[in-house]
Amino acid sequence: MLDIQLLRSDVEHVARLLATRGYAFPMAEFTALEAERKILQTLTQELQARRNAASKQIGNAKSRGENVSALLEEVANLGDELKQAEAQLDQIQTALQHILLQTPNLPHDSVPRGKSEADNVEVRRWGAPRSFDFPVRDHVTIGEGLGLLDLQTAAKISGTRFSLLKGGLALLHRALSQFMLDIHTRKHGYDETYVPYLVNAESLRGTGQLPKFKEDLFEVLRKKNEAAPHPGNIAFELEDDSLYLIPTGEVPLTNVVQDRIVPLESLPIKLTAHTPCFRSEAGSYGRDTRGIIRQHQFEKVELVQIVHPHHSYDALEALTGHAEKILQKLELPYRVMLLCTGDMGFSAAKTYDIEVWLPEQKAYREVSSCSNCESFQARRMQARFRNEKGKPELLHTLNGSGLAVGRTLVAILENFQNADGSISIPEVLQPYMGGLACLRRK
RNA sequence: GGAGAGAUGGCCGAGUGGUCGAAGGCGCUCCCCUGCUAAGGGAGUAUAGGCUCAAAAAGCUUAUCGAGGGUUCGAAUCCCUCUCUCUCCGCCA
Repeated sequence: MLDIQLLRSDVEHVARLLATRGYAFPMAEFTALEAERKILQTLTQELQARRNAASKQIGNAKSRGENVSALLEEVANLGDELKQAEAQLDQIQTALQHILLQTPNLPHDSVPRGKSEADNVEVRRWGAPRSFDFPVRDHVTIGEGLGLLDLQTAAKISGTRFSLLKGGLALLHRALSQFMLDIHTRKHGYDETYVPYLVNAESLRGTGQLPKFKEDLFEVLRKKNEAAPHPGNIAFELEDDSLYLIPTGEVPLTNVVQDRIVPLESLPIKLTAHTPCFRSEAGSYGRDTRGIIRQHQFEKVELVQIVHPHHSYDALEALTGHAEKILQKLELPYRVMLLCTGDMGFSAAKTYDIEVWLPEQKAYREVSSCSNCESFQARRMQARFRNEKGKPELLHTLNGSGLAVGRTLVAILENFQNADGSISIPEVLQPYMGGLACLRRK
């Protein structure tokens, strides 16, 4: 969420910046609501002040044993007037809040302007794609050839975009997540965390998935006593009772500071977790339909840093490096892309994507996305720290995949394939696989 | 799932309708005193907003005692709903 003060003081500037991300900020609506808000809030507060003063007087008079009926008459109409003003103000505030919740983060100065993926900027490349002296197969052909990948059965059990891994491939999948977790906890200083996979709407609002991206989430309805209607905001009622499967470990990890003021000494907070991720992939029909690149359920080792605002951009570089380290150790060629304004996610101020080389596609494909959200999520979550002056101040939050397990698995299958259809196991993973150096058909 | 108890500021804890944003204590900050230490004395110490203001400073003001609603001129205090925590019983990996 953006700082409303910033919008009040310079809407045009904010709107211009947002336009670079392809977001049309409803400036006219906002300005009109703001003007109304100002009038109504002043009025409401005036009425409240009058009521408070009168009540105080009545209290005083009563304690002196005086007759208060005259005073009571004076404030007789105040109540209705106040109630009306409060209701109107509440409506305006809700409308303003709605706009704010829908508005994406502002891009950092160093983010290139651009409309789409095509305008992203390559920052660096690591490793040279290997050349093959035999026809390169894709991960599906390889996995099925090994008899270790069974998408048909997964489809029967659940539907499309689910996968079933068997034997050595399932082991490789597990080895990968263990390996990643070990590196991040032992070498990069992250605290391993076990988190809930079902979260409430409040947490999703905090990290920015709600209210705007509800379509992408799997919602788990809780059967509650429907008979008991609960008063209050009907619009949020359903949302608040549901739980949602996490679309990324970022949600529970970042929300650990939700609604908290952490001491300065506890910073930076660096957390990692291995979690499943669930995405409905609404609107991605026809994209990556083959194989396990784009699934409703996949696993990820997530990195989250919660830091002092002064250090968040250094932290972004470090965090990106932590994710890269995994690919380096796995000897997988990759490149790092700086996303342009038009391609960034909702909450991010700056994002690096890490893309791994897939020889069959002859393309680099995303395995990690590392973002600095600055105070955008912190403001939504009310996540603060006590600064050098002892005053509460919003934290900065960062997150990145370190890495997406399924896609890394795909990269290993394709990059480490041999002419006979077998797969060599990257050296660093062998200890995690009982010393196994090669996956071949039984 | 059943029964009961509870939720107040950074922490502990008082407060059952009226100058209560909230006693007292701890902690923290500043000052004084004591040669240092210890002890003591004094002052201060919530958050988020709004308005005035070019801005800062300052002033005025509103809201917040788990959340939301209600009663009332007035609610931390009374009523309703919900959430969470704790204890006991049941069930369970």
